[in-house]
Amino acid sequence: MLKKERQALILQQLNIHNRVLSCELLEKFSVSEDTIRRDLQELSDEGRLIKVHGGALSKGFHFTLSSNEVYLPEEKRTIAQKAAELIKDGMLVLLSGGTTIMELVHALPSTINATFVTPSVPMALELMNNSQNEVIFIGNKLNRDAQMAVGAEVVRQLQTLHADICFMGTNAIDAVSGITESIWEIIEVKKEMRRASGKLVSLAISEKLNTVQPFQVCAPSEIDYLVTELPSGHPSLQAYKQAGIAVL
Amino acid sequence: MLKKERQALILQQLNIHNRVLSCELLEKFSVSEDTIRRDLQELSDEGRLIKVHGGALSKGFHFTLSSNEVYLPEEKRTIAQKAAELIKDGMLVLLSGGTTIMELVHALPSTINATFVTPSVPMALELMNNSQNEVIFIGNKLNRDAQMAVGAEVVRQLQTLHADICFMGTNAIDAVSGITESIWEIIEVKKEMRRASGKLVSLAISEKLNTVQPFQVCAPSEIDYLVTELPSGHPSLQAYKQAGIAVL
DNA sequence: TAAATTTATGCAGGTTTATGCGGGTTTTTT
DNA sequence: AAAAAACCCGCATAAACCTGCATAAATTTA
Repeated sequence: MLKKERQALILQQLNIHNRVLSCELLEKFSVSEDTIRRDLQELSDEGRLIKVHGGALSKGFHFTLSSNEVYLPEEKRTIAQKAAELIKDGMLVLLSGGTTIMELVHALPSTINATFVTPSVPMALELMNNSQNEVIFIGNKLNRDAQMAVGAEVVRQLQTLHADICFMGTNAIDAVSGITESIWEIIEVKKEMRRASGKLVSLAISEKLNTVQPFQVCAPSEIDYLVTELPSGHPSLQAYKQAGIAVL
Repeated sequence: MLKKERQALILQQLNIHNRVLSCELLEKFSVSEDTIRRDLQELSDEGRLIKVHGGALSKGFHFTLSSNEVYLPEEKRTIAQKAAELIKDGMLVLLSGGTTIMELVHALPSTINATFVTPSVPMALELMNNSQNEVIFIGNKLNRDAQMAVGAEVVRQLQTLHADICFMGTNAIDAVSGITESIWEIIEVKKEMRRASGKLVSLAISEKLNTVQPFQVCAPSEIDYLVTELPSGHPSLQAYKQAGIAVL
């Protein structure tokens, strides 16, 4: 087992369970206690998780552990401003969840007059309270991790929808594998969101570029725009342009 | 269970109920009394809560929404505590919107294990973030005034639902006209909520008693419980008892 | 290809942390 | 005032931690 491979699996576990125990991991991977500790230490230094005595917690726990702060807010704001230009009056706009999309909502010009559809609870609340636009919430069972509705009923409602554009917060994007995710329930919804929309815009901070999670949401050919905080000429975006994606 | 994880959960509990009891926590987490005490001591040293004999109190008040400016919070809390006793483990509970119902969510014992269904956005967010229970949001077009979903799709989804009990925040209640409302869109939804539930509980502060609005949600005979901040023997509740409503 | 360097891992040892328990004190309730 | 509950202090222990060093594998350099 390679080190990187092991670390990727640790992060995946963390995505699913929000916590890992050192003693579980060393058994699972059949390595020494020290190796696991060093892995967690490295990932912690990279800011990918929160190391605690006995294991590690996902960044999500950070919300309750310390004050509410968005990870890399500056970058996300840059992304939001670029993406907001794609929204025109009269559009039917589909929004996923995530802090990047939340920044997009904040960056909306107050003059815009569109209809927004979302399965994300915080997004719906924000749109309702801080804009004059019509808001439609697609609801069903709520997933606590993603703070959004999931399940068959959501998919069913999306099936009757024909949005102009869909903005999708992206956990992992790659020029070959496209947009990928780790939680099956979320995939189901995101796949249908893509199908229901004329255009798909992927919002991702650059550190999510060239990363892959277990399940595919959509192929690169299905992505219309990619928005990152980097200038569109940046070399690490080259591969995406060649895959036919418009890079903002 | 990791120490930090436990502490994060304690803070989460505090966000919901504004207080925690040591004896509840030690049972919930299956640790010794001392461990809980040390947790509370540490969190208190960090200034995250206020430690008191027997447990702890939340420090600041809540930031998620405008519950700081609740009208008559004391009365509503009294109502909430009485109403919370009607919720039992395993129930499917339907909740309307409104600040009184929000207080009910805060008054939920942390041990409760039920499924909550609601068309109210703030309610869904609160339940998701500050309880461990399953939450189902009934979504569609959102009404800005009531902060909840309205329209045919909501009614359709409610039609397939069979809840045990429905808690309804009440704007106007009268022993003859029953529960009444002024916004047509809300009536549609509330009527269907009543139909979808085995029992209906009306939560109302006493100043809403004997008031009538233009449209009827349900007749007095359809109300099972009325919960106000008044003691159940109070004379102004007499008329409701005679209408066959159980008064708490 | 062989040698040198780097990287990943494991181990020995000594230290720190988390937790529970005994026993006694303070606070609250009846 | 008695009883119950919650508190505090110190101690014991197991688990997790760290530092430094050794070794093996992988990578680079000669």
